[in-house]
Amino acid sequence: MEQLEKAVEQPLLEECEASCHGTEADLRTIRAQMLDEPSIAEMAEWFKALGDPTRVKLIGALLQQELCVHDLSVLLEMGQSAVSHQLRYLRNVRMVKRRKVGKTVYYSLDDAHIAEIFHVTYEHLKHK
Amino acid sequence: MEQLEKAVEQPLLEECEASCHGTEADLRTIRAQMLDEPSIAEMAEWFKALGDPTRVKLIGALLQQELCVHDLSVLLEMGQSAVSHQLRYLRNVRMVKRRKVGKTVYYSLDDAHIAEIFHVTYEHLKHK
DNA sequence: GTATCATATGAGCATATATTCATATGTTTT
DNA sequence: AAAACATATGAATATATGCTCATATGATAC
Repeated sequence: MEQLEKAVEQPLLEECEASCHGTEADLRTIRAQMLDEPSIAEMAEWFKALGDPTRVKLIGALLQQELCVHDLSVLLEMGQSAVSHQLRYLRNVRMVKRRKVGKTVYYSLDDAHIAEIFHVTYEHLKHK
Repeated sequence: MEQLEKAVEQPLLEECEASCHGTEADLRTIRAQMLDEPSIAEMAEWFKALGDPTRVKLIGALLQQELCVHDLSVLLEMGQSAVSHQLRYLRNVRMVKRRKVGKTVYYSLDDAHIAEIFHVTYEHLKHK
């Protein structure tokens, strides 16, 4: 019990020879190749944005073409407010951009890579 | 006010000519090409699994090589329990699998596509 | 057997999320 | 000007999430 619940306060890697694994020597190497914190945060934020059914639907629809809030609301069968909130979310992470024409606002994808990531993932899930 | 807050109860697409957009006619077409609910749920679940810094770190480490819980705990500088919980999460969505050797359990990626998705996304975020 | 180690798990808690409701903002029409 | 429309936003609420703590399980060593 107790063991490494406080891993944080250890010298880290220095006294790890006493542990369970067969990789003692090169935890340091692995660590050196790990992503830095900012990159990790960005990755997570990006995936999280796609990690919700409503947002997946929005992206999926916009993958086809630019659409206004109202149409998205109809397509998703959701209230205008909910759709608007999620569009703001997607806008904040720069997955989506908007274009105003009179009183209506058209949304479209703001990133070429989304399609790629989306498709790779979809194909993956299909062949599994 | 009130407008389409109840989009759900509409005939949908039938009486949409009265709305804001310029795409009235083919909302039906767009809808036809949208992903079905199960696929959407799977996509979201998949992305959600990657949508957390801790899990991104775990995947990132396992991308390099198989590792036991203890080593992951040291690498991430997190308690063993937290790591174990997240590993279970990743196992539930089949991103990760385990191999027992005595009392230690080695985790590794359970999916070839993860690396691809991970790298595409990372490259994307870097060049932005 | 007992002790120790590596991992897993359930409960509890604090925070984050997604949606709804009511209302605000900004635009067009009359 | 007022009315109607399209979208945005803040507050409230219900649910989900991630971590910690304590403890359980399962394996090895003594």
